[in-house]
Amino acid sequence: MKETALCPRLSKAMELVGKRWTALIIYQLLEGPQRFNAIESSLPISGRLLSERLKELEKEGIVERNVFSEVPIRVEYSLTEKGHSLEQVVREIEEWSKKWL
Amino acid sequence: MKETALCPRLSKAMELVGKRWTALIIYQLLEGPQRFNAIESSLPISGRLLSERLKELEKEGIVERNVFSEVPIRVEYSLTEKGHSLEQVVREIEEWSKKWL
DNA sequence: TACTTCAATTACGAAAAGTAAGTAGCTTAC
DNA sequence: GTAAGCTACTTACTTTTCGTAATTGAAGTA
Repeated sequence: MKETALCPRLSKAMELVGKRWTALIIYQLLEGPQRFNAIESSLPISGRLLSERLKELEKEGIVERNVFSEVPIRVEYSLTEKGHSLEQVVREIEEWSKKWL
Repeated sequence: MKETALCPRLSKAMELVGKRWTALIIYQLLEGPQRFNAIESSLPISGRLLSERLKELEKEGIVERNVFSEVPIRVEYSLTEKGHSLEQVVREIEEWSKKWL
């Protein structure tokens, strides 16, 4: 990949928000903590990729993973403060889609 | 791909804005009409993909293509009204990146 | 004719995404 | 006690997209 004069923070933000499924996963989690299967059902994403994305988002400090040792096991994902801070971004996209699509 | 209960407009918007390079191309064009080489130089994107993305954005009515038959040829790309309406989205991402990255 | 510039386009290997089947841990059913 | 079910992944494999580099085409210039 070539060099760029682009602001690296913006660039990084675009990589995150722009990565496939990321924004939609955050959009789902804005409704509150949700478990793996719930997210998987709410989006046309495969378990394989959802697992991958959640790990990335956890690593970025955007999503938190909580395991409840019930039967059967329950794993809930929720937004951290950093994750919630993306609400405005997602809402703007939502607004735009209502006006223009 | 599976079925989804997701709003199709939001879904479409995410596909657009979320597609790699799309938001960054729009970000560049917010500064005014620019020619192919200028966009290519401002981003770490290859000509192959830039060409592909610009065609998609033109098809979506977000970007306009203007050819000037000068020597050498000049092709300028600019945002349509629909394209400009994405400014808020891009600015929100920019703001977020400043605060959190 | 050979050479230059710009805006693409093509060819091809590499990376990411999509699909589907399998795994692991624990419980209830038979 | 083993078979079946539930949940949350994981693995194996195919298809699509991306990245790099070389090439094309049009139009003028040396």
